[in-house]
Formats: sequence, C-alpha cells, structure tokens
Amino acid sequence: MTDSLKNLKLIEKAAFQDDLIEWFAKEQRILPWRKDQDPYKVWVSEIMLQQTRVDTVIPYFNRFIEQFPTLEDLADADEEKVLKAWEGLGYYSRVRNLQSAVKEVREKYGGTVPNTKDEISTLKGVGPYTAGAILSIAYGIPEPAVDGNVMRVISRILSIWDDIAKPSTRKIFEKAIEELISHDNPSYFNQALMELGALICTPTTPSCLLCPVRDHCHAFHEGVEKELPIKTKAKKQRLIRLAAVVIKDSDGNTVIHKRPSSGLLANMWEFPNVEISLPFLREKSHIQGLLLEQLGIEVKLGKNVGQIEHVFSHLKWDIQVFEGELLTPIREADDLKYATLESIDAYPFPVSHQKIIKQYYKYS
DNA sequence: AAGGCGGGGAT
DNA sequence: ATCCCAGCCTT
Repeated sequence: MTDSLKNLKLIEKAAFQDDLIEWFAKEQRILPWRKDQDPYKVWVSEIMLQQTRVDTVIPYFNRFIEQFPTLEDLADADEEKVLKAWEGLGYYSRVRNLQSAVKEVREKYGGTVPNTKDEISTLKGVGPYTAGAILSIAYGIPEPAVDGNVMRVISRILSIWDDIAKPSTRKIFEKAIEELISHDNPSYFNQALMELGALICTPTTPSCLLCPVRDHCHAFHEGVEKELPIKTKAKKQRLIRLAAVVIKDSDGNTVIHKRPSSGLLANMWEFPNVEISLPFLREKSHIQGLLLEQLGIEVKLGKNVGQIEHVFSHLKWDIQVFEGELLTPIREADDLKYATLESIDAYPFPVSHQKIIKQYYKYS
C-alpha cells in the first residue's frame, strides 16, 4: 500500500489542484443536477449515476425530480410509482433503497440529509462513494469520492498498478485523495476528477494532449497511460431458459405477475413465465404444468409467437414466448392481475418484458 | 473476497 | 463480442 503511493509525495499539490479545478470551472458540462446543491437532488443524481452514464441519466433525473420534487414527496410516494419512474434504468434496488433511506431521513433527521460521514453512511444504498460525493458536492466537506473514473485517473497520475477490480484497492485511492483533495473547493475537486475521467482520461484512448493535468501525470511521462488502470476481467453470463405466456381471453385481457420483493428485478411486473431447467423440456404440456404448479395459472398454450434474448451483467435470458388461453379464471391477488395490453403501461416492467410487448404487437 | 444486481453505449 | 459505466449489498 505504501509502495503503491510512492509517487504521491512528488505531486505539486497546489498546482495540481489549481489546474484541475480551473479546467473544471471552464469546461464542465451543463447538467440538470448541477443547477443547485440541494442535498436531496445531489443524492438522487448520485444514486442514478451508479454504474450508469450521464447521457442515460439526464432524462430520468428530470422526470424523477419533476415527479418527486422534494425528499418528502419521494418519502410519501407509492412504491409502484417510484419503480415506474426508474423503469429501464436497471439496478432497481437502488431506488427501493433510496426511498427507504429518504423515509429514514425524514423520521430520524427531520428531513435534513445528514452531513457527517458516519451518519450518512448508515443510510440504505449509501456506500463509500456516494457518501463522499454528497458530503463534498452538497456540503463542501473534503471527503474522497472514489468511483471508476477516479480510480482510472489517479492510477495514471500516480502510476498505481494495483488491480482496481479488487475491493481492497479502493482504500489506496481514498488515501491518495485524502492527501490531494482541495480544502478550498472539495466539490469541484471531486467532480473535476470524474469529469476528467469521462471527457479526457477515458479508458482506451485518453486525450492526453488536451489534459489539464498532463504535466502532473506519471503514467503520461512514462508513456504507459494506455496500460493503466490494471483491471482483471469479469466472467461471462450463464444462460437461463424461460418460457413466457401472453394470455388473451375473450375480453381482451392478459395476465401479469409481480416478482418477489427480493432478488432479481424485485417487485417488477412481468408476463407469467417459468424456467425450463432442461433444454429439451420445451413441450407445451410440460410448460403448462410448471405454470400451474408455480403460479397457479391453468392455461392452454398456443403458438410460439416469439423469442427474446436479454443480457444482464451476470446472466442471460432466452425467453420463448407463447400465446395462451386461460382455462380457469385466475385467483386475483397482489401479485397476479388482469391487465389489457394498454393498461400494462401503468406497471413497472423490466426491459426484457417490454421487448415481449413490442414483439407481440408486431406479431398480432 | 466473491457474487448478485440492469441496461445501454463505445470500441 | 467485450468492456465500461459518478457502486452497493449480501453471503
């Protein structure tokens, strides 16, 4: 760890801070969450930005703040509406944790987002990065906010060759930032590092000739900027085979199912479906049996009307889609409802099942 | 420490 | 196809 930071004391700290912050002041993008420093809005933006690009987040952020302008509005909102506002963003536990945390802030802190590392870190979904981001951006407190951008930028500046895929490595970068961060403007300092990572110090082909801190960068001077950061690769997805059914009865209704409250796509809605554990067990009679056993739906499967492939970070779905006719009315419940292909719009659906809707409309 | 947890854009 | 993204939680 000490050896990883052997170049830290060689940095001209004041000049590095000035060059970085001056660049950010001039070149920063105009983004909706930069209009003010409302801790609630900073918080929402930071949660949305986890593992998600700026361009993807912008329209979601605008709609979300329009729908839930204050912390109290979000605390009071119906979870289904909140999930719907997040639909398509992914990692849905982010927003379920956010709403839970917002309720806690209202009850325990009188609606004021806490401004200490210890307190804010106890909130659901607020980890080391998000805690540092909110504290520095909303409250001007000099805390490190180490994300993927910062690890890439700092690994190059300081020529750090530790594997950034290892959880323990983050502490090395936090230590570096604690030493380097500007106490005059910690907000701009942290944002500048991330903005630099997004615009200049990019993963494969960094634009070093445009970089405001090139003169401070050890990797650039050693000509190794493209070799950093070191990151071991992820493993590939495992394949899950599913059969889904779009039920149509004589009244034009279909049937939708709400997923369990934990695990993958928690509390999201979907077309009834079952996993076909063995690839050869694709007979309609077998699938009908599984639908009855697992969901209590007695259905006669018709034509295979489509096939969906959907890739997650850790698995891949292959969904065979069938038309189906309901043999017995469903037992309506909190997790099983009738819907028309139009009223489905009101329910939060994962993208994989939105694809089914699209394909089905094209087919029919 | 390792794996679960979404989805889209860049290369 | 592969990587990466303003990561966190559970085990």
